[in-house]
Amino acid sequence: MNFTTSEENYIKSIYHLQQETGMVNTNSLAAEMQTRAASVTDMLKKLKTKKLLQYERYKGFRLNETGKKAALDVVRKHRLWEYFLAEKLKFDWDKVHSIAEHLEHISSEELIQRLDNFLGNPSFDPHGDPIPDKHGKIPVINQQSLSDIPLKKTVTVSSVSNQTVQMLEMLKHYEIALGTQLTVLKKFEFDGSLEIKVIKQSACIISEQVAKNVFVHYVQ
Amino acid sequence: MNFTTSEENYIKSIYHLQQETGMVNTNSLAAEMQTRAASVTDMLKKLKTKKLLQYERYKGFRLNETGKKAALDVVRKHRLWEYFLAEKLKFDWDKVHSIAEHLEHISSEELIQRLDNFLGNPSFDPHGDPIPDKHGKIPVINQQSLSDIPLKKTVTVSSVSNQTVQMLEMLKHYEIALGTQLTVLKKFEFDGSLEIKVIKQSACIISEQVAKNVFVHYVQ
DNA sequence: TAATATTTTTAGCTTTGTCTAAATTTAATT
DNA sequence: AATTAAATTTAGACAAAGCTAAAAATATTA
Repeated sequence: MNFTTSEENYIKSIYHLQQETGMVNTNSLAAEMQTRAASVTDMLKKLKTKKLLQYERYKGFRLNETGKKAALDVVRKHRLWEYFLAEKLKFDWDKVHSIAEHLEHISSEELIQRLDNFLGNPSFDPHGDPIPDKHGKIPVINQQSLSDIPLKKTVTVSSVSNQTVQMLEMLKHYEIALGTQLTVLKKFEFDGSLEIKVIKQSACIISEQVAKNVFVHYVQ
Repeated sequence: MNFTTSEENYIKSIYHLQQETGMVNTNSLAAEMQTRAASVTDMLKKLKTKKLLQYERYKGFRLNETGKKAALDVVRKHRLWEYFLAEKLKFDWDKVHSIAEHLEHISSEELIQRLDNFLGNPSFDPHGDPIPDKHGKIPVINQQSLSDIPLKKTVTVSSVSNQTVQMLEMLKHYEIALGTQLTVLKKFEFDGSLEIKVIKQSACIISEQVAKNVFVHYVQ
């Protein structure tokens, strides 16, 4: 089936919200999409008619299987374009998201398949998020929040869960990127901040808030 | 200034029509855009308000300098994306146009500049049409219709003026592409068709209609 | 449980871009 | 020049996607 840009944006946002909460409610979707609750209700009716979600008045909603597949298609397109922008066009990782927001709505199966191949069928986007394949299958990776890693273990940064421009700028400042190797030297009880040592750099301190949003895996 | 997708499509179509005729009229634009004359009139008012064209009721219209620059920006984006699709994603040249129709409306100066650089600042798209630079400057090439070339001269195909899928499929059948070298062996008075010899192929005959739309330059 | 607060929906309006049908203007023809 | 034909514009309607304000349903609290 084919969707409008607006429908796709709603589907995608619902998908992301229900990943965390299971059921989604009108106000949180309105907040996520920077629109009004009334607009959300209108769109929910449309998406229900198209049989993309379970929804009853006043009761909350969630995507059904068809809806989830539609969402994963958009996510796939978004992340492939992000990869293209960062890897081929050399955009900084904090700039790719907003452009990919537009590119993701171009609908051509063949385009996306060719793009995927051209990029070498990548599994993760520039923020470390997994890129679903054309069937909606999502690659998995063993990763933990940096805030849960014991001292002295060497880990590799694999993704970042807060992708605001502010966060990404901050990581750029610390010279932390995907693939960066580091170890945790010390955890300060006072505010939960961590002293870390990034390979080939001098030790530095990051806040608990940053650490919680940086995901890593052990170097094998 | 920023334009909607619809505005950009109108601007682009007006630009192409006025290249040939100077002044454009409502019905021909409606035909070009596959819409109704009334819709064209509505949009003309909008574009006039935005000071993109000269227009007086019942008198025809043409883009002014601002409008032309806006058109060239869209043309530039379209042709760069076409180049990307053909050159990097290996699309057949008869398939790139319809996808580029969507990509051309994504507005990011930086995206297009980086794409341009990534592609090696190409001067011509996969159909041989010139790609304007960011200032709207269009590269020129000395070319003539194949139907005007004298016998026995070796020429190189540089562009195709009819870019319908039908035409492009036909050229694919003849194995004629941009850069193909060929010579005209004979011109048949009866229907104006040409016997040509494509390098490394046996001679064949093409209709006058095809020949008129194939543009070539002499091999230096 | 009754009163209050919050959330969600409905009703009705707005803008963009399209359409049809009718009116108007310009062009062509007798 | 008068009539007919063609081109163009206007008027009014519609769908999509948004909004505000008010109503309705659900949750919370005294």
